[in-house]
Formats: sequence, structure tokens, C-alpha cells
Amino acid sequence: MRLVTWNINSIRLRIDLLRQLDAVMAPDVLCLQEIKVDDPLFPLAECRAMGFDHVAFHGMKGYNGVAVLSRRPIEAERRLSWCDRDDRRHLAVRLAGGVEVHCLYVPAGGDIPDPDINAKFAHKLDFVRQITDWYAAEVRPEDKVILAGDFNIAPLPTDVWSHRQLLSVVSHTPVEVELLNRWQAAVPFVDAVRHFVPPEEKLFTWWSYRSADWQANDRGRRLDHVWVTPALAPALRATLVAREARSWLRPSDHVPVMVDLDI
DNA sequence: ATGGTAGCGTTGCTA
Repeated sequence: MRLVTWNINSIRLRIDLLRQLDAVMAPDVLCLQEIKVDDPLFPLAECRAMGFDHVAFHGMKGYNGVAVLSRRPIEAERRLSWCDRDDRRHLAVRLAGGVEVHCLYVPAGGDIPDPDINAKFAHKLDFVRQITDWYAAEVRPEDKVILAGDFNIAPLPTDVWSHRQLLSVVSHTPVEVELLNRWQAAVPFVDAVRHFVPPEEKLFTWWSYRSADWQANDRGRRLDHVWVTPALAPALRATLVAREARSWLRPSDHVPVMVDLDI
């Protein structure tokens, strides 16, 4: 099974790039974040035309929104929410065969890394704390569960272009990294991408739009992740970060992350 | 130290 996660940053604006991604990578399961469309306007027919017969989505007008496109039957879906908000960041589907796939979009957290000053940062920390407690209670190592999405946190020094310069930048602050590690340890989850790419190797999935030339200095961060439960770790076969997608016409600021599993 | 771009949907908010 080939799973791809991608923060698409508007599914309607980038429906042609979605077709391009499908043609190039042919995923069996595609997790999308920031679809930025309310449910009645979701491009369901276009997704079906690509061969995704099973589609779950939970969107809203203008912001956020997540979707799972699948060639395998989706037997059940759950729309989850955290911090008493209904902001469409978490969609869980059970696929035929029993594997559960969770599509996640963790809050970005604003600019100032101080929860006392910046309510968005406080929300991000609360979101991760709540979801950690939930996974600790709900998921066991022997369960077959995949988490995929934009976690908006780059945990390793090699997950950012400059560890030193990003220590005080939201996405790589010590408090966020510690919370992400605590979340991962709660089951524990296996980082499916770092399972194949050694930790000393720089690896990014996002490059800011606010740069004249994203390739010139390669100031990226690894914000998008795929985690699996220990039960699925032996099934991991390969991973790929589709860096070339950042050079597509009118690209998302995130690129697709692929994981192949023998399931 | 600062400001830079993109998307949504119309004016400022979010990233």
C-alpha cells in the first residue's frame, strides 16, 4: 500500500497538481491537509475520476480542512476535534483489512513562541497535549494505525535548515519538540520516514513562499510526517519526499511525503 | 533586524 500525505493548500486551486501527483506517484491512500473548502464544494467527482472510489473529507470555508482519498474501501470514518473547537484538522478512516489511517493538521501556532502572549501558540501546545493523551488511551502498539499529516513541528536538528537559528522560531522550539516527542512516545509511534533516512541527513518537506528563490539557500523544514504503530513497522518498505513538487507550477509550500507498506 | 508570498473571498486573517 502506497500512502502519500500532502498539505495541498487549497484543493480547488491545485486540482491539476493533484492529478499530476496521482499520475506520478499513484498512491493507494492520499491524506490531504488545508483543503480550504467547505464540504458542499468539495471536488468529489474530480477525485473519483482519478480512481479514488472512496473519499472522506471534513472541510470548512476558507481555512484548514482534511481529506482522505483511497482506492481501498473506507469502512468507517471519524471526525475528531480538539480544544473544544470545530476546526476540521483530524479525520480518521478505517480501511478494509483493518488498518486505520489518521489524517492530521496540527495548528501552525502563529509567530511568537510564548503561550502567555500568543494565543495561537498556546492553542498549538494544548492541541498536542490533548491529542497525546487521547492516543495514549486509545491506541496500543499492536494496533495497526498510521498517522499522516502536517504536524507543523520539525523535531530533529536536521529537520530544519539551521538548528541554532530556528530554536526560537515556532515549529522548532524546545517546548514543541518535547511535546512532539512525548506524543510519539505515547504509543510509541515509529517515524516511517526517519526509519529509512538517517537522522544526520537533512530532510525538508516545506519551504516558505516568502522567498524569492526557495532553492537558492534551501531554507526548509520537515513539518510533514508519517508515523506508524510498532505493529506496522515490519511492513515498512520505502519512503520518498517529492521535493520536485515544490517546483511545479503554482506549487503548495509543502511537498508530498510518500511511504510504502507491505499491507 | 526585517520583511518577504500565498489563499480565501473581499478586507483582514491565517499560514
